[in-house]
Amino acid sequence: MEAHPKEVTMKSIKRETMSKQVVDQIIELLTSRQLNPGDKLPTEAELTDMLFVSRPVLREALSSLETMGMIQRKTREGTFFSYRIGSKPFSIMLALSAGDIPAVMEARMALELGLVTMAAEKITDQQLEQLAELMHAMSLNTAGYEQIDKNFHRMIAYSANNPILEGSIDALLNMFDKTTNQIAQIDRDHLVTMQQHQAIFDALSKRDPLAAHSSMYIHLSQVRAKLVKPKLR
Amino acid sequence: MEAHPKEVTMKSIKRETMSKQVVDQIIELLTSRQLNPGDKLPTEAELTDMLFVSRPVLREALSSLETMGMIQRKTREGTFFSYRIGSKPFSIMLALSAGDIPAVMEARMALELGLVTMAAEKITDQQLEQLAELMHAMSLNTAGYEQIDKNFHRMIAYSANNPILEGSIDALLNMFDKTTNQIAQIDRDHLVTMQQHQAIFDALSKRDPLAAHSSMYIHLSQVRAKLVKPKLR
DNA sequence: TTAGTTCATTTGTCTTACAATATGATTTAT
DNA sequence: ATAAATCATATTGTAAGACAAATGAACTAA
Repeated sequence: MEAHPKEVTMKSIKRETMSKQVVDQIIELLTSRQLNPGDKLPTEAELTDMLFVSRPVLREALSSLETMGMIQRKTREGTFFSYRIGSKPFSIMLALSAGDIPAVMEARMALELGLVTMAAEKITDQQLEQLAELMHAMSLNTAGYEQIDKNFHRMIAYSANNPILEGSIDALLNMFDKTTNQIAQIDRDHLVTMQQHQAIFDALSKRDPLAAHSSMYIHLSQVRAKLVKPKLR
Repeated sequence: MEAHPKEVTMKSIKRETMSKQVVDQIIELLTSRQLNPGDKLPTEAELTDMLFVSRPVLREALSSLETMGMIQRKTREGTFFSYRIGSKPFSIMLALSAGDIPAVMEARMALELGLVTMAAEKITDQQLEQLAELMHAMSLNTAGYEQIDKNFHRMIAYSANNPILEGSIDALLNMFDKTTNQIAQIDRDHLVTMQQHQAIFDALSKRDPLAAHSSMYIHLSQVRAKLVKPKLR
């Protein structure tokens, strides 16, 4: 008989709520390719029968999925999987970082650096023209300067043509708007900004991913430095 | 009296559901800084009184926020804002792209290229050591090669130290696992992979963001080429 | 003082009922 | 025959009430 019993490590058992289990089962319809984006889901009545849960529990799950942009529910028509997620869900999630400006800035920076690299591979002539127009509008120093600047960045991000990251970048750019509006006007040197934009544009025109990245890195590093200087190691 | 009335453009009016309005009001607590991550929200009973909605509507909103990782609800304790969002919500959202392997690959690529750039600015000596250990483990060609490869990438992404993007990258790496497991074994040339990892590691050691980016770009371009070659412009 | 039991608090689930919305079908008026 | 109005229907949206489950606090007994 041992004086001390063997030490035993046991994992705690956590049962997920019914609502979360319903979410998982509906998502499984997508991952298993039983249903695809755009497809109609069974009605609420059918789903409660199929899944053996009450309607409020099912509605909690469906509301979750709708808030996350995964589905759209229409009275009398039914419930459909979305084609893509917009920016709203990411805006909601970004609210958790509302007090952390450096993190928001660096998240935006990381995302834009990656997207500009991909954009250099696949930007179209039409998109290049649109960028040129935006740059021209900025050179006129019109009233909507900040908005045009934002659209310049947004245009590049969209040129990467990645549906998965579009919602994120939109939410980050929008949040950046709100954040910088609360701080003193940052970009006072339009000339430098436009020169940096030009360098980015030139690299994109050459379809050079590395040059595009380094031009954007220089530009966003300057934006960051004026906004906030994170503590480097 | 004009023969043709003036053309009038009017926007359609859409009233949001009560549940979504509740979500927005709770989020506003964060963006207005009335509450912060970790803080306790009022109880369900209090919220129904404050917001003049029924409990099921409130629960739909709270379920949404919990599935999105924004809050955590505990029986008897109450409801708290999270400190950060894990990978689960992003895994759910990624299910919409389950059929689009190129998009998943390029989303991962864009995210990793941005994060490795930031990581070069701020990686710690300890993190570098951990990377070295992972590389050593990979050189032994052990049974968990793929998992170690994944952890190498994950370690770099974490080194960027950005709470906002951590959940995304985790979900993408995990999804990448699942996707590639369904395809023939891709990485047959461990030697090349390890050399590319070494180049990335060297650039990170020098804390050179541009070199880190270009090394990672070369590496991930190869991974992508073996997985799928997206149609370039 | 400690261990076991009971109670209270808050979230979790269900049933029932009615409301609201949007669309197609039917009826009525021209 | 056609257009407009009305009605019916399908599905989602909201609410009230009741009970269950989980867990920490308070109380009681040893």
